[in-house]
Amino acid sequence: MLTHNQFDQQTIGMPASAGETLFLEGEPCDHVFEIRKGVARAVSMTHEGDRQILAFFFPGDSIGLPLAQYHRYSVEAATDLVHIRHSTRRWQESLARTCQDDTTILKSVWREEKAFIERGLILGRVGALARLSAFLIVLSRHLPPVHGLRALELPQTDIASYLAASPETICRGLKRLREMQIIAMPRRDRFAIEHPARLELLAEGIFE
Amino acid sequence: MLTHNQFDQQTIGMPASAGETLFLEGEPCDHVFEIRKGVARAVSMTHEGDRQILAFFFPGDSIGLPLAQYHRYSVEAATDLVHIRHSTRRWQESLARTCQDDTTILKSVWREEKAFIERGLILGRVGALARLSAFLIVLSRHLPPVHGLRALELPQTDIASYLAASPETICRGLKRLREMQIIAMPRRDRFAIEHPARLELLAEGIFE
DNA sequence: CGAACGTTTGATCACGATCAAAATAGGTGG
DNA sequence: CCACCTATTTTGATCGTGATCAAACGTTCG
Repeated sequence: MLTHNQFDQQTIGMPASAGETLFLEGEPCDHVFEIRKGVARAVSMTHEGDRQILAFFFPGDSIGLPLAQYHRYSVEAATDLVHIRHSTRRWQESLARTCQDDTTILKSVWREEKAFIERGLILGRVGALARLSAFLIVLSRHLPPVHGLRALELPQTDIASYLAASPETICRGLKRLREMQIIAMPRRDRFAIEHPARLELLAEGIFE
Repeated sequence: MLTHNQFDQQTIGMPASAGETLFLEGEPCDHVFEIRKGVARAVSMTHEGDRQILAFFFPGDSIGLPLAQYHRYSVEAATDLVHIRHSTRRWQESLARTCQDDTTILKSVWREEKAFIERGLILGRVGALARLSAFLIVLSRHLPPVHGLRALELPQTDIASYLAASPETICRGLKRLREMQIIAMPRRDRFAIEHPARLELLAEGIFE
């Protein structure tokens, strides 16, 4: 939400275009990446080459926290984005300086952790429509509306990978939600939640 | 793995019996819980009363880290267990003291985070048998073998909740793995991985 | 011993993966 | 600006898997 914390140097945000890799699983954690604009995705590959999207990160989130020596997942730009790199050393100094009274840094740790928990919670739901609904609710909390519409810049293939569903299922699910008048999608990459209450119900697996 | 770190006071571990609650979602984070023996589970309830197990925690893991002001999930004993409570204040002091040179504390943060990521990774797999296989592999890394056997003290209902599957499916999956000679279960609550390589393949969704 | 819970097995059926193909959008160069 | 190419989305059809219901079996309690 807020991008103003003690990391906030007058650094110019670095741009990255969709698909670009910010860092790779296994690389040393020498930078913390703070998202300023756009969406990033954490991905993990199994040995067999299967790709899974573990989490999405939004403006204000910090990724690649030096909790271990090496990054445990890769991060790529899911959309065009702007980010800032902080050196790990500075991050740890901040941590030492502030963690006694101020909990800002710990919050950024929490935000990262929450992103992963959130996926588990969503994947735990039964029914593809319930998962998709839950995802849209989470998305809407991260993406501020412009003119009542929210940007849905993520390709449906990414959503599918995140939700452990096939792209076809995502497409059909969105169609269904439109037909039910629960969401509106005037353009492919814009959506609005018309009926939040019913969306919540669907996310709980209740069709009425 | 190691239970010896700077938290290691000469405290006597506190016992808790299966099903007991260590702390509840929403309570203030005034203690960090370190598991010494047994297995704990993090659970989350939706408003509708649906229960999901978000993660299991094993000896050496610390839970309830004060990353936010209030606990974001509840923790219960999944089996009988022994744990130690550390006051949050002490934990934060340790953090401040050690995080510049030593990374022990950050590792405990990482372990908690990893537990949640792990569930996402497992749930992302296609096929109930793949998820179950992946889960058993993870379990085997946490539970040391005694006489070649590992304790499977978790009720299958818990495994089902963790894997977002029905108890029947878990039961059938275990049966199938036994029939394939991939695992052995001489008793209901003991198992051994007879054929690790094939289990890995199954976890990848490969049936040969 | 009986009650309560967890596990096992069977049968049915809806959901979602998969394959295949058309339609739409996006991007590039002529 | 249009033609072309590629990637993404959409739609249709089939089929296997796993949820669900129901009931028997085993275990662990009081």
